[in-house]
Amino acid sequence: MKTKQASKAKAAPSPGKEEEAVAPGGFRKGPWTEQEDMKLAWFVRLFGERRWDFLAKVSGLNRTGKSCRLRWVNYLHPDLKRGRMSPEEERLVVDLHARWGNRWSRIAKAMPGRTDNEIKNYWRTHTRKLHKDTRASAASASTTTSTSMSAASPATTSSSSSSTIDNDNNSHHGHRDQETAASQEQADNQLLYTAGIGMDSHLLWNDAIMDSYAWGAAVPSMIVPPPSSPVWDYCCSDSLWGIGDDEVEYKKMLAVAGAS
DNA sequence: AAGGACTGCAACCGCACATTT
DNA sequence: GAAATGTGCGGTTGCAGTCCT
Repeated sequence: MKTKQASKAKAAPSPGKEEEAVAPGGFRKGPWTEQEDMKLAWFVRLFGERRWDFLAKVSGLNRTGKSCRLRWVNYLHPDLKRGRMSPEEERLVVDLHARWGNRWSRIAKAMPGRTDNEIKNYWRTHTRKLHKDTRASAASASTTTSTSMSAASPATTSSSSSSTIDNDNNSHHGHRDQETAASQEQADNQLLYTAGIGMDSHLLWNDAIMDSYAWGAAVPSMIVPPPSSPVWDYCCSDSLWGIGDDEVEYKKMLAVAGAS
């Protein structure tokens, strides 16, 4: 159908219309700018994907750690695939959802390059479409009978969609039950490795980065993996890793961070 | 051409669990 | 062991782009 790649500009609003939504704590809210993305990417490379509050503070981004983490995980992470899901992926989502319910993070782990948010969004539209279709067909099938039938709630008229949607409730917070952890994890990992990708493969190069240079040292661009997000395209093409004046500023921040 | 409806996605929120102090 | 802090998750919302009338 229609591709929304162009709409990604939402993440980086044009300078003129960039609004300053500020949360009670003084933190910025709303869409991220390209500048913020670059800053965040830089500091994540520096400090790794942890201590998000600290990272948010040190980076000078007027964002919560939570917000930074979300932005990184859902948009900036270099391992992310972008674009529409392939039919295979769509099938996999359906399969895994049938198996695990709304455990989006778990499903995401089985689908390298896709985030829980992405899958969740996909599923939502998927079920919404399904809902609509079944409602439409139910309505057309019952036009000769009563209109009250077609007015019934979709959850009660659609067996397939209701089952999936009911799953939403059944699985509420199910990830916290630690379930049959060991065997399940094993099965999950099997899935991952048959896909040829380890669960935390992205950590490997991240650790490599952290090992390969000390705090405040220049970032060796040769160890930066091929990025997939727009900001990485930008970073590698020119400015971020040869950041010039900004680099001085960042080093200053690092010095402050190191001192504190 | 205009504007309302629809769609897809980024981002926020609240909660619970994990880890650190 | 308790409190504080950090992290991760699922649910939800709001907005921009596209489609349709």
